Amino acid sequence: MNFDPLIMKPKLTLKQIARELDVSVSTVSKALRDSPEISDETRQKIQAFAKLYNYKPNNIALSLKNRRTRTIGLVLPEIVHDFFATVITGVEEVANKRGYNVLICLSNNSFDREVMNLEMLANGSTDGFILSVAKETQQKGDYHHLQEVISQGMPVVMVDRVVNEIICDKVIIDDSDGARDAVQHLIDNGCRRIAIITTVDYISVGKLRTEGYLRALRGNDVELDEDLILKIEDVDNSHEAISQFLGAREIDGVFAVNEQFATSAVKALLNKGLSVPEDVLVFSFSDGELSRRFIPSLSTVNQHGADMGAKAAELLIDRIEKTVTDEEYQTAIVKTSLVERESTQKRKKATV
Amino acid sequence: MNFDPLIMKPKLTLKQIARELDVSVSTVSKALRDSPEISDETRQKIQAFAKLYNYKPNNIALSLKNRRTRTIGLVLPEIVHDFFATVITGVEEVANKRGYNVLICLSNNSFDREVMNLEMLANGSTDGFILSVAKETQQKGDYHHLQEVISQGMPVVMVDRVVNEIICDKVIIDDSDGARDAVQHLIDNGCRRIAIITTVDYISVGKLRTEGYLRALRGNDVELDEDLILKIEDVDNSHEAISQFLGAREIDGVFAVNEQFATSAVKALLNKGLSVPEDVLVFSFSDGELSRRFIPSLSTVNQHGADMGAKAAELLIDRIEKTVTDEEYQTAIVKTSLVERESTQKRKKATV
DNA sequence: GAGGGGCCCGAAAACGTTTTCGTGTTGAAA
DNA sequence: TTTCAACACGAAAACGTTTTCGGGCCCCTC
Repeated sequence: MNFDPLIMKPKLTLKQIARELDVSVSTVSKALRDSPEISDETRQKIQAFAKLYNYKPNNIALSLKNRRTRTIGLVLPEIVHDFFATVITGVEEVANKRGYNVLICLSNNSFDREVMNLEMLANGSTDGFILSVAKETQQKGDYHHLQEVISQGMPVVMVDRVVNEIICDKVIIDDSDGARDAVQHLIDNGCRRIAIITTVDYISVGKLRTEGYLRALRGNDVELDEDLILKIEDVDNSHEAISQFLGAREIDGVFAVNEQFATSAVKALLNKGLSVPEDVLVFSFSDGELSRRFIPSLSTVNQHGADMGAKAAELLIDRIEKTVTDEEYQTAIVKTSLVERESTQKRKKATV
Repeated sequence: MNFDPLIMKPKLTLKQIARELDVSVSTVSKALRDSPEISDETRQKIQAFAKLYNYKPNNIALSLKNRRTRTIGLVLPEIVHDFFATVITGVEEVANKRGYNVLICLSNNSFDREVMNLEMLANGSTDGFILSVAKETQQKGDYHHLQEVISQGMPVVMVDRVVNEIICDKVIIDDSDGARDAVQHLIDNGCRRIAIITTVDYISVGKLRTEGYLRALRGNDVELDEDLILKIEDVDNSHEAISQFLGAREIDGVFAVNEQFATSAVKALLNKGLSVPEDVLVFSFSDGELSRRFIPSLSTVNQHGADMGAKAAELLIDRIEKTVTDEEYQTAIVKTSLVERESTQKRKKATV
């Protein structure tokens, strides 16, 4: 309609206020911060002017001067994934509460992207960051970029997908215990031939969850059948693998390390003519909307992603704001909890 | 283990390099930028030193000097929602490709949070931002905060949930057309009594989708029954409302404006003893993982969130980098597409 | 041998803040 | 009247860059 909005007022600086009111820049700055050095009269005049024209200090200049940005970085492998989305929510919440911004970068599970992300975040844009390492990085085992930024004094907190070789604050869940509890629940409900659908071992959390599965079996004297373990390499094409795997095996329970695997499993079982939970019980990891809304709704191990994000942000900001640096790094463990839903509640007839 | 990492090297500045190499700061700066003013010998010496100690220019100082941050903001109402997650992916991708960072803020659908977010983003931290307005803001109809930042010369692009009263670049989908096509598909497959589960009218996209529904009915001379329209106010407790609504009505098709409503609808129909798609066809809006993995998988209107995000980022960065400002604002419309799945494919018997 | 270019480099300003320090004016005490 | 504190404000430095400008030095040309 009209090119120039009615009132076009470019952003105001201290210098402009000073010139306009015929005082010095320092006077303006002090007046706005209620310094006792400035007389009431001058202070009120300046504050009124600033309010009228909606003065807001330039954040970049403040960052440069104070050598802190009040911004934290968050590097995630992916985002179209309820778990990481909830982590973001948690981080964002406490960051905002404590006066920090959140700069989010996506590595897309690529090592190179992750390296780029770290470089961007470490060049002064942030005071520290939270990282969940990319799959490719875990596979590669190359952590120079991490060591690099840490040695520059940048606080780092790892969340969920952590790497043990790096010393820093970490927030993880009891993956192994959570998996054990889930499998225990299956055993308690009569399952004896329990399949596990997990990831390859270089994914730290996948490996731990597999361990939990094994511990549960051992703890209940349920015989381990290696043939009931499926380790998925290519997540994108996992459905066929799962379908084939389950189609050829006689089982009465399934433990899947994420919602995607779990839903694929249910579908495969249905195709085989079996019902969940009448014939086979299914337990999943990662409690997301998918599990809640699926039919039958899925029992899951809730990772409390928001709590993890919140805890990570607390740790990071504490570390940033601590003047003393001699505190030991800690690894916070966020407890998982089981959410029982239809997929593990045996009944005679489907009532849905 | 050890408090101080093996090599603790704090971040390097031009000044330190200059002092170390006994040259001036300007010389260092020019040498690193390959200025012809600097002799080969000096240049190589400085570059070698910089590389050795891994010098990286301080981004904040650059931002202050250049008065541009190469960072764009992204304000979203929520994130645990596949659609917005894909938008982020799209924005992030083109932003990174064009050398920009992305600062993400969540309004949590709260007006006050949104106002705070805009203030933070507009105080110099970003060169412009992309916004999807909060539900509460749309309800309230108060857009002063938006007008404010725009009048300060900050480029703004709205995406999906836009407000017509504000003049700026926008990226939307053909909500109305998408809905019409979906309903048309239901009609083509024999549905005559089609229920719509939508949101209250102050949600812009909900209103438009309702319009599309009405247009489809009119275009096919299907009688409109106002009693088949359900407008959800409280999304969090929508399941009961939907269940009650569908339980009391005789229908052969359902059009839901999002995945959550759609899955609730399917569940309600199952409880009523009806099958999808044998007895009732269901079409949903917003193609996410939920629709793909649901049983039956849901036919949806794909919003192409990543494309929308990408387009928004392109528009924004173009606007930021344009020296001339006399270009008209444009509204990009990203085409939706229908994804046909099991929930609308009639068959005699469930084969799943 | 004087003037004039190149060649290299340094000083300084600028971006927008905050803060330390100095300084001029006032009023009251000596 | 002199002295000194309190008061109110300004100048300048600093954060880490980039860039403009000026200047010293060497060598070449008349």
